[in-house]
Amino acid sequence: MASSTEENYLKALYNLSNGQGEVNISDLANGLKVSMPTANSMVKSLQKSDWVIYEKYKPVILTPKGQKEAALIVRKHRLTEMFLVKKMGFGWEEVHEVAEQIEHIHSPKFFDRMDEMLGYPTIDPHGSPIPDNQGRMKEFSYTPLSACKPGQEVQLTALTNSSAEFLEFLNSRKLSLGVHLKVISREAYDQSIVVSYPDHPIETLSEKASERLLVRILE
Amino acid sequence: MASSTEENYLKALYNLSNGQGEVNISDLANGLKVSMPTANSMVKSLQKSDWVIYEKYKPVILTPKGQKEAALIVRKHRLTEMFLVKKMGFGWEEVHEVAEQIEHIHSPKFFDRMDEMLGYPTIDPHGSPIPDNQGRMKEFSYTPLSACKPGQEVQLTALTNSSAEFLEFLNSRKLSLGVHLKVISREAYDQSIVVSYPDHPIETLSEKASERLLVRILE
DNA sequence: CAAATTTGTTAGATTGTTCTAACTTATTAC
DNA sequence: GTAATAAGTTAGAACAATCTAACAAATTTG
Repeated sequence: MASSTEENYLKALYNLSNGQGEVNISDLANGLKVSMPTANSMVKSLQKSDWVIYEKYKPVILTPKGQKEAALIVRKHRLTEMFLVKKMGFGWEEVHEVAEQIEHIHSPKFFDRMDEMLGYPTIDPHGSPIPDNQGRMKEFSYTPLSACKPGQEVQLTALTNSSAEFLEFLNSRKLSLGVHLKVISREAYDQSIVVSYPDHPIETLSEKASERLLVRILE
Repeated sequence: MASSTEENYLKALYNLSNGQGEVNISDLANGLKVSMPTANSMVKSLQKSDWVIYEKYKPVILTPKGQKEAALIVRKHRLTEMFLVKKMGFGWEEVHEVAEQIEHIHSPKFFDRMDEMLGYPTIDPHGSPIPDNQGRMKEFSYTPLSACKPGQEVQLTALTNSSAEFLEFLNSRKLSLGVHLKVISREAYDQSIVVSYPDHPIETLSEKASERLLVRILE
């Protein structure tokens, strides 16, 4: 069984995996806020337990076993976030830290009951998909708001970044998942986007913000 | 801030404290399933952080700071047990292990919300008192069923032992907190006690079991 | 392509938590 | 009240997870 530390490494590798599923030691070290030698030695030990494939000077790759393990930790994290928001009255900007701790709890029943009480959700409070209990996850292909054209009507569906600061920014603009937005215009000089939505006839969103808002385009 | 390991030592010291509030190293080691040298060295380090008073060859004593810290961990444990039983459909025999893990979560809001959702309970699913958020705990003085006399009517109120095996034994006899029992007789030769309660006109309980059942005597 | 930069590795130390073996102090029993 | 037993301590080692300093490989850049 993986220690909490090992679980954190697996999760980081899972989240940092690109198309090839490869992760650099420096990105891993960075993501976990540890030194490169620390990441390096941990990767060697993960390899011994068959969680990753690793060769000197090559990027790290999760094995199928490692991928599944990581997905199940992500599952526990996202179920927990949903539970905290839907059942315990937390704001979506408050759940990350607690979920980082609760994801390491070993109790299938605890998470199965959350799942059941939530009606088997497929996304977390930030729109990220929740892997199923086999570690499989549906990939969604959403469009960043930054890529939308004036005149388009879209629905806010997910976020690419869920930092507390960004979530509080969205709160202050009354932007939550599900909101219908109409793209009014886009400023050519700074790529900011002007949108309109219920109770907010005109709202300007910076390029930085609009890149992080994922939308589904309506007819 | 205490590590999870330190929190476990504080909790063990709290639970093992007798009237004098003193705990032997060997009892501590035993309770935590570690060797005596391990317990010894940990106690020395707890002393450095002012959680305990300790002198060579003397029993360990929690400082007021240590007592409060320990009580707050016990609070988190017992609130969690109550939450799992009342809100998440766990049986009272299933909650201990999970609560042992969740008690180390650092999130005042998480436990405050449990408390609120439960209506500020004062006892856990096994009848043990829940310390308040200042670490204060009401002491109840219940009578063990083993000390009751034939003819007495009592109400099952708490347990001195909450092992899964004992709880499953109680489940099999349909004995739960709140049940009204009438003491029918007591066998002189083995101190077993015969009781009667709804749907169980005659049930014999061994001395071992009846010592662990705490009751409130009804008029 | 050679120099500069970035990335990755090794060596060695540190901290926390644990152990066993050997020894000492305290307690119990005759 | 000494001898046997129990309880407690010290010393020394091990493992996990971390660090810094120094060095090596790979990549980027002029």
